[in-house]
Amino acid sequence: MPELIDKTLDVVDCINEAGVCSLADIAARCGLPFSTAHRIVSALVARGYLASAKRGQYRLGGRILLAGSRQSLASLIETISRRPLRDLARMTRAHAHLAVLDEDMVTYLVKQSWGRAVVHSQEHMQLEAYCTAIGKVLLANLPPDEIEAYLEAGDFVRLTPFTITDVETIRNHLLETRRCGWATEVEETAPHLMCLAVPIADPKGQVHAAISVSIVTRQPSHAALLDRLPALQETKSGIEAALFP
Amino acid sequence: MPELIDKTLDVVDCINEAGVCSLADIAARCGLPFSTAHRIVSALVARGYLASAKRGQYRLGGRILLAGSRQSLASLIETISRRPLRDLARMTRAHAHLAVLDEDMVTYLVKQSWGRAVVHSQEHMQLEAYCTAIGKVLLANLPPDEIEAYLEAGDFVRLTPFTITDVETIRNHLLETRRCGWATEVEETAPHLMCLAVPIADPKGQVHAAISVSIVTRQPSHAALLDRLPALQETKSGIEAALFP
DNA sequence: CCTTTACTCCCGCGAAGTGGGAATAAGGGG
DNA sequence: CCCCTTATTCCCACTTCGCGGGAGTAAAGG
Repeated sequence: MPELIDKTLDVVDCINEAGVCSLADIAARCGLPFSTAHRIVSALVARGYLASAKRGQYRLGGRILLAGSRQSLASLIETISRRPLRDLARMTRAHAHLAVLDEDMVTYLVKQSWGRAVVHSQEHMQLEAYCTAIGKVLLANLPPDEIEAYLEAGDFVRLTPFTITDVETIRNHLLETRRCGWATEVEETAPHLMCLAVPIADPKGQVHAAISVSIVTRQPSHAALLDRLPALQETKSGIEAALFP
Repeated sequence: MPELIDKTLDVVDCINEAGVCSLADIAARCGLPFSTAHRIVSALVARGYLASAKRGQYRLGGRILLAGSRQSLASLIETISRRPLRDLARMTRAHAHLAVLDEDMVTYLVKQSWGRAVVHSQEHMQLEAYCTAIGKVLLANLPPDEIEAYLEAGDFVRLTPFTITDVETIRNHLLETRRCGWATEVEETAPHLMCLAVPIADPKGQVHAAISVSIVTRQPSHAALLDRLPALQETKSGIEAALFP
C-alpha cells in the first residue's frame, strides 16, 4: 500500500481522535518529520479535509464533517452485513438478523433466512425492544439515562406466557447483557422461537447495531442457543473489522 | 502539494458524491489509470475510509461516516468564522455576528463588537428568529414544510413598533430573502438597531449558518445597511472557501 | 455450468516525495 | 507597545516509491 496514503490517513485519524492539534502535535503523534507533516497537512487543508482555525489549531474540515452526515452509518452496516449474515445463517442453521434501534423500536435491516421454518420478522419491520434478544442488546448499550427513560415510558405487553414484563427484571437483564456482551430470548415474543444477539460496535465501544440468530424448535433450550455464540461472535468480529479495520 | 494525496482525495470526493461506484467508475471519473485507482482504493479500504459491500460497489467507509458525526459542523464554522468576523466588524464599523438555528431559535455563536455602541446580543444567547435579520436568513433556507410549520406554530410578539407580526408578511419576507440571498431588519427587535444578514452555505447550497452586521444609529436607513452588503458577501465567501475549498 | 465483469498482481523506469535546517511571520505576554 | 516564543514556510539534492500497461484470476449472475 502506498506509504504516503497511510501517512495521510494517519494524520486524519490523529486529528479525528485528538480533536484539535498543532502541527507539532501531529508530527509527534504520527512519528513524521516536521516538513512531511506540514506538506500533508497543507494538502488536506487545501482540499477542505482539515481546517485551521488559528495558529497551531488544526481540526477536521468541512468536507469530512459533511461527508459523514450525508449517508448514515446504518445503511453502510446494512450492506456490509448482508453477506456475513447469510454465511452465518447457513453455518448455524438458523435465521440471522441485523437491526438497529429507532425511536425505541427494533428496526430490522437485514434478514437472512434458513430452512423452511417461518419466522414472522421482515426487513424494515419494527418490533418492541424489551422482548427480543436484539432489542435487549441495543437497549443495554444505550446511555444509562436513556435506558431509564425507556423503562419508565415503556408499556410492556405480555406477548407469550414467557414475556418478561416486570420493569425490575428487564433492568437486570439489560445490566447483565451489557456486562457479558450478549442477550437471549426464549419464547418471549412467539412460541417455539428463541434468539441470541450480540452488538456491533465501533473501536470506541459505541454500539451502532446488533445481529442475532433465531431458531424455531419444539424444545427450546438455552444450550442450543449458546452453541451458536462462537459463530455469532465471529460474524460480529468480521463485520466490525470490515467497518473499522 | 503531493499529487498522490490529491488523487486520493479525488477518489474520496468522487465516492462521496456518487454514493456507490465500481473501481472502473472511480478510475473513469477521476481520470486515473486502472491500477493506480485500484492501489488507492485498496489503501483506503484497508484503513476503513472506504468499504466494499459487494463486487463493483465501493462506498464511504465507517471511519469517515463516524468522523463526521463526532464533531458538529457548527463548532467548526464557529472557530473558522471568528477571525473573518472580527475583520468584518472593523471594516464595516459595525457589530458582526454568526448564528445558527436551534429549535426554531437563533443561537448566536460568535459576536465581534465594534466601537462603543452597546448591543444586547451575546454569544450563546438565543433570540426569536422572525424579527432578526439572521433569523430570517436561516428560516428562509429551511425546507418549505418546516417554514410552514414555523409560521403556524409561531407566536409573533411585537417587540418594537416596527416588529413584523403578520404571518403573511413574514412569509413574503422569507420568500424574498431566499430569492435574493440576504435579509435586513430595521428596528424590529430594538430601537436604533438595524441588521443585515447573509447565509453560510456548502457547495450544494445547503445553509448551515448565517452572518450579519448590526448598526446602532439615530437615523436608521436601508442605504447605510446595503453599503455593507459587499463586505458582508466577501466575508461570507471567505468563510465558505475556508470550509469547502 | 459457463460467461462476463471486476479485481489482483507484476516489474523496470523515472518522476515525485523526503527531510534537515534556516528564514520568516504571527501571536501572546509583560 | 514591543519583544520573544513558537508555528509555519521554503529550499534542494537524494533516492525511494509510486506509475501504469497488461495478463492472469476469482467471483457473481444467468
